Amino acid sequence: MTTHDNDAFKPIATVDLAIFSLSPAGLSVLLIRRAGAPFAGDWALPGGWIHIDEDADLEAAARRVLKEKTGVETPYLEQLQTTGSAGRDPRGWSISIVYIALLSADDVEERRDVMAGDAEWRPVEGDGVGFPIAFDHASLIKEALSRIRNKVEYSNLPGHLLPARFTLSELQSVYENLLGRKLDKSAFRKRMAEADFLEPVEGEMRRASNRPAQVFRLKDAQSLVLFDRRI
Amino acid sequence: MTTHDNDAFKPIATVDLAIFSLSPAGLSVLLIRRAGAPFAGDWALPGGWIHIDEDADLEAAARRVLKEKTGVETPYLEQLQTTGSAGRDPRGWSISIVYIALLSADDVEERRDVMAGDAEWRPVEGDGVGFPIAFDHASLIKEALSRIRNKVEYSNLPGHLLPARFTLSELQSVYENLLGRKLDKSAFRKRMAEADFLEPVEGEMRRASNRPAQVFRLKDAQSLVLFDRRI
DNA sequence: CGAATAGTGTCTGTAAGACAATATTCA
DNA sequence: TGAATATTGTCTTACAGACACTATTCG
Repeated sequence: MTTHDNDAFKPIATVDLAIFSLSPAGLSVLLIRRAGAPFAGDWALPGGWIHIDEDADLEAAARRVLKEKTGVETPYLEQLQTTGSAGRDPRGWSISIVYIALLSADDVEERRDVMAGDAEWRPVEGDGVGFPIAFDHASLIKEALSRIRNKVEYSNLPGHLLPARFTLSELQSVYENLLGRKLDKSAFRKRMAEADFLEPVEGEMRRASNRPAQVFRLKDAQSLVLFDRRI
Repeated sequence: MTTHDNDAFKPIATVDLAIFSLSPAGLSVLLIRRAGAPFAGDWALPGGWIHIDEDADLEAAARRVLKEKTGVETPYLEQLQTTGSAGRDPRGWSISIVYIALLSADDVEERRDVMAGDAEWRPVEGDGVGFPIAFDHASLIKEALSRIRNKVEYSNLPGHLLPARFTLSELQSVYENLLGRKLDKSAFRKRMAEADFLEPVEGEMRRASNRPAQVFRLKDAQSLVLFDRRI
């Protein structure tokens, strides 16, 4: 064995989460105010050390952090990327495995009281949140947004941000919000139909001063469905 | 600080590489025969500990491993995913950051004598190599192949496996080989033209008992170009 | 009825895919 | 000239995008 087998030569390893939800202001990301050094008082992505005595694997570690901060147990969860370098954490050579989580509007609403006191939703503005962030987390947020916006083009990702039940018009609004452009109603509905990830909630309609709208739900609330073509 | 700041609680962290090239038998992956425990004598992906005193960041670590095993310094290199769990390495909770590297046929040819003695190219068969592999590396190879085959559908990835200079027919053959289906010549050329990642080598033609073919090269030998649509 | 939104239908230009024709070399 | 492959062109059909029409409710 080399000297690198010695613990003193191991890098630090953390799991960090970019947790998104829809707020009235649009897409928002969950940030934590750091209590201790380094970057005390600054905002950062929620995350934590890997607990080798407790976490079975990386995804379990991510789920643990998510549960601690939001109370949510079954979100959409996806590994984004891993960064690691000598300089990104003043405490030493550090690795961060970054996950993206999408919370449904229901999750956000129901767990509002469970959410950690040091956590707050911050609306996304362009490539980030518009103010300085601890560590290299600003670039991690930027990467997460890039991945999300790219996937909106060819997946049912926006369906994971809505409440469990929604209408096609509401779904189209989220697509338009995330894409930053208007979509054709007819083409949109055709695409959703052929992607086959929605099922109508029989008999349930959204009523207003107009024709009632069919209510839908995701066939699978955890998995991402990819389209054959761009939307 | 928590107890997890202690080195004894840190997971092991390695960088592993799925290095691919084209051999006469088709796509091949570079494997290393393991000298020591665990899995002594078995084949595994090339990889190694992160050297916190030597590697500036994760990609530098990947490039170091690549250089040690193949002599190649400027390949196509892309982070694939990170796996980590309590059980994947008998020595303890371990993380593997996996990179995909594509070597051009020129690289393979020129560095044949530089290549590490314990390394061998193994042709890909289906989802793997057809024999047992150390650790969870078989599933890592499977994931790498899945990523590669998916990207062939909408990128210039195959261009990174050919020698530096090639004809359109040769490029089409590689696409067909990786996709496992025949492509229309006319449509293929249109797609390559609009993707705009090739430049003709002026005056250089591939000659045989037929009409000579224009020789091309990649405009950028390191970067991946994504298409608007599937090929 | 009028307003508002849900949901479906039609029309047209573009382009993908199949196929064919032409070009250029060597033997 | 014939064989072989490179390169370009044509034609048809499918479908995406734009737009319009119908449906259903409330006030």
